This record gives sequence, structure tokens and C-alpha cells, in this order.
Amino acid sequence: MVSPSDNQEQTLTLGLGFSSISSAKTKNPILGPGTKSCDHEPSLTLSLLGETYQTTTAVAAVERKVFVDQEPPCSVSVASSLSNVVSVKRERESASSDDLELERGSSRISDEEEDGCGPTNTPRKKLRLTKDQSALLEESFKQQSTLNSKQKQALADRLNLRPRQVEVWFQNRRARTKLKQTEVDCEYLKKCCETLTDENRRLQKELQELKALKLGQPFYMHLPAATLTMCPSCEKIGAGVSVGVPTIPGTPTTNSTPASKTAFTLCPSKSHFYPQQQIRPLLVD
DNA sequence: TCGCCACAGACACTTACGTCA
DNA sequence: ATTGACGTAAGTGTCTGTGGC
Repeated sequence: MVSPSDNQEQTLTLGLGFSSISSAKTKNPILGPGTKSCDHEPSLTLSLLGETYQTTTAVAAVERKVFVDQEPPCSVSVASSLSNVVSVKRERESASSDDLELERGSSRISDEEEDGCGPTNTPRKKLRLTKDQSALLEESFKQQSTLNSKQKQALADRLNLRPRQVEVWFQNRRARTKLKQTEVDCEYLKKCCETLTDENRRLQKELQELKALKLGQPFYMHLPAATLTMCPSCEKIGAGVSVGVPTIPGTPTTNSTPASKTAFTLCPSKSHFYPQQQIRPLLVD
């Protein structure tokens, strides 16, 4: 399971909700995503060392208070005063060498402190969940994709994480699930679209052929081929009533086929029957 | 009952960090 | 050693439902 030392150092950035500054930074063509910035964005980073769970809760309360109470004209002063009070320089006293994940993170801190970014603009540190933590979160997500506050707290206790971290993980996990499902749906719809396009093309072609035939043939030629026969004695063409073994619709029959001699049709003159013969098929694929 | 407000939770979008090829 | 792509933790703004007044 998770050792308490896994989260001895965690950062908490106090977002102060400056949408204008945030969006300005987003659209900055020079400082793109992933670019280290040294601008004085009003965000605060607080390191949580060891026993600081209560501190975290308190700061979270402060964070919410700031969000609720701030007004745009005075928010900067709130930010700066809060910066003076709350901002704690991130440092690491004695990193245990067996905690590789934290070691990697902390090793970057000294690099960034050297690059000119002062303590008022310490970049946030990214927490990497351990395999055990991820596995348990995944397991919980399979059972339930959302958690109520009690479940969240219980899971956070098991994982030795803050409830907020569990909440964020579930939010991101739901987003990933939705994204994957959207991709699957998109693929399915693309295939449906292709199938319908093919079908539409085929039907258009068939329609063109039928139109061409309609323009070039007399009326009786427009009747279904299976119903058209010609009396051999009268040489009259009609859709007579079949007697005997019916022919298979659409199946061309000739005198040479035995099946053609098993069905008889009433002549259009209605004076006699004749063996059924199909004149010719109308539709040829 | 209606309107207002505070709050919490979910979500979309975005940022920034860590990893890997 | 550098760089770009990618995965993902976390920040931010918005919307919605709920409960109290």
C-alpha cells in the first residue's frame, strides 16, 4: 500500500481566478503551453511537508474564501497579501532516496530556482501517483465512476491522498472515458456514413439505368420481367395468369430449360394457355 | 410560492510537468 | 543533450441542483 512518505511533499497552487491574466497567458504566442514562464501570474505554490494535512485543509478554506470574497479591483492586493502570508518557499530537507517519484520531482525544484524565477512564482510540481494508487483508483472507478463525499474521503484516506486529489483523478478519468467513447462513436458513424454513401451511389446508378430504359422502351417493357410473356401462337405479349409451377421471379427462363415447361400462362386473347416464356429480363446487374 | 443567494459537484477547457522516443 | 509528442495532475470558469432565508 501507500507509504506516508509518498506524499510528504505536495504542492498546492492557490488559483486566484484571474481569467483575464489566465487567458492572456494562454494566448501568448511566445510563451506557449509547456513553456516555463517567469511572469508574475498571481498564483501561489505551497509546499506541504509531512504533517501539513490540517494546513492543507485550512489553505483550501482560504482558497475558497478568496474565490468567494474577491472583487476584481482589489483581487491583486488580495493576491499579493496572501502571497506574503501564505507563500512558502518549496524546499526539501532530506529526501529519502527510496522514494524515487518524489526524488525526481524535487530534483527539478533546484533547477527552477536557479533559472531566475523567484519564490513568488515557483512553478507547481506535478504529482505522480504510484502504481498502487493508480490501481486502487482504477478499481474504484470500475465500481463507480462518481463518488460522494464520504466515499471520496475514505478513498483518500486509503490512498493517503487529499480528497481533492481523488476528486480530480475521477474527473480526469471520466473525461478520458468520455473521450474514448466519443472516438469509438465517431468511428462507428464514419463507417455508417461510408455504407450509406455507397448505397446511395448504387441506388443513383440504378435509377439512372431505369430512367434510360424508360425513355427508350415501350410501355410493356416497363413491367416486371417475370410477368411478361409472349404467346407463341398469337405472338401477343401480356402479363398473363400463370398456372402450374410458378417460375422464380427474376429468373430468366428459356425453352431449353425444363423449368420453363412446367408453367402455363393464359394468353391475352383468353382463348388458350401457352407454356410460359419470359421475353427478356428487364434488369441486368 | 417565488426569488435570491451560497454552496457543492460535475464538466469542459486549459496549463504545465514528467516521460519517452 | 535536445526536442517534440504524449499522458496526466491540476487550475479555472461555467452550469446546474439544492437548501436556507
